[in-house]
Amino acid sequence: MEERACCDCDVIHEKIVKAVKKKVPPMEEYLLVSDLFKMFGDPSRMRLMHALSIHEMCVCDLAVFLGITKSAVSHQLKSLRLLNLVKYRKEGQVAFYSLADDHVEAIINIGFEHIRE
Amino acid sequence: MEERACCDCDVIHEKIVKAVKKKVPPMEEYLLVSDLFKMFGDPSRMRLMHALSIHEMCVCDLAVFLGITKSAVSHQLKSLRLLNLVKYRKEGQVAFYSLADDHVEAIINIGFEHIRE
DNA sequence: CAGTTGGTTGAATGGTTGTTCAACTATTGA
DNA sequence: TCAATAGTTGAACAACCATTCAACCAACTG
Repeated sequence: MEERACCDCDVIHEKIVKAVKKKVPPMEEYLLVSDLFKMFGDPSRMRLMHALSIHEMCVCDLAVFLGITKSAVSHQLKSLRLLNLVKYRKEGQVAFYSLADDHVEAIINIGFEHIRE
Repeated sequence: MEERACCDCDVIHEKIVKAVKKKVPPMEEYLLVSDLFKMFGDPSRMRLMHALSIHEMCVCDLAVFLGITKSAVSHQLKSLRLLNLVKYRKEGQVAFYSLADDHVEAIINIGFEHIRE
């Protein structure tokens, strides 16, 4: 009973646990990666990003396309912008959003591949 | 003002919206894909799956490794099982979990690649 | 300048979700 | 057969989150 940590059971296979612990990156990286995938874990955002992979679009167009308010779209775009998943160019008062890089489309594609077996 | 749908604005670029709508898969697929990515959108589940990509582990080991209760691990494993992301073999009363297929590791890797630029 | 429109922001809210606790099942060993 | 242990399950709860509403900013138009 060398280790108890903060859970209700002992380690059964201590060697495996220690080996895995040694091979694994620090917690912060998991936080970053899970924050990244969180963006893909919402149907609206998925549709939004997939739409942008087809053509750049403005907030109003996205709102109509998604069937939600401009405000909701803007909130989502802000989250996506903070994680560098989308970028935009401004033309007058219209903001044309598009995907930030090819990584985003790659993640979308691997997701669709998986569910289509 | 041909289209109003359920939002607070008109379509500015009707052609683009229509073209995108035509190219896009049905809603159900987005629900499936976002449910898939939702599994990768939590730090504990990410660590869990990453650990399983290194070595098969039982529920107790995972609980100690993650620093949460067996119960929490079991709940997470159930979700992952329902989406065919993990599988397990039983040896006596011990259940050894592992990743269901290479797709899971591929998704994890593309995530880490992205955050490491 | 005044009015209109595209977009953003913050507060509020209803729904989702990760975790724990307690109770339960099933398998092993004495 | 009884006790111990690995794992599962459901209820409960706190934290989180996607959306809306209302108010605001910014840029074009008349």
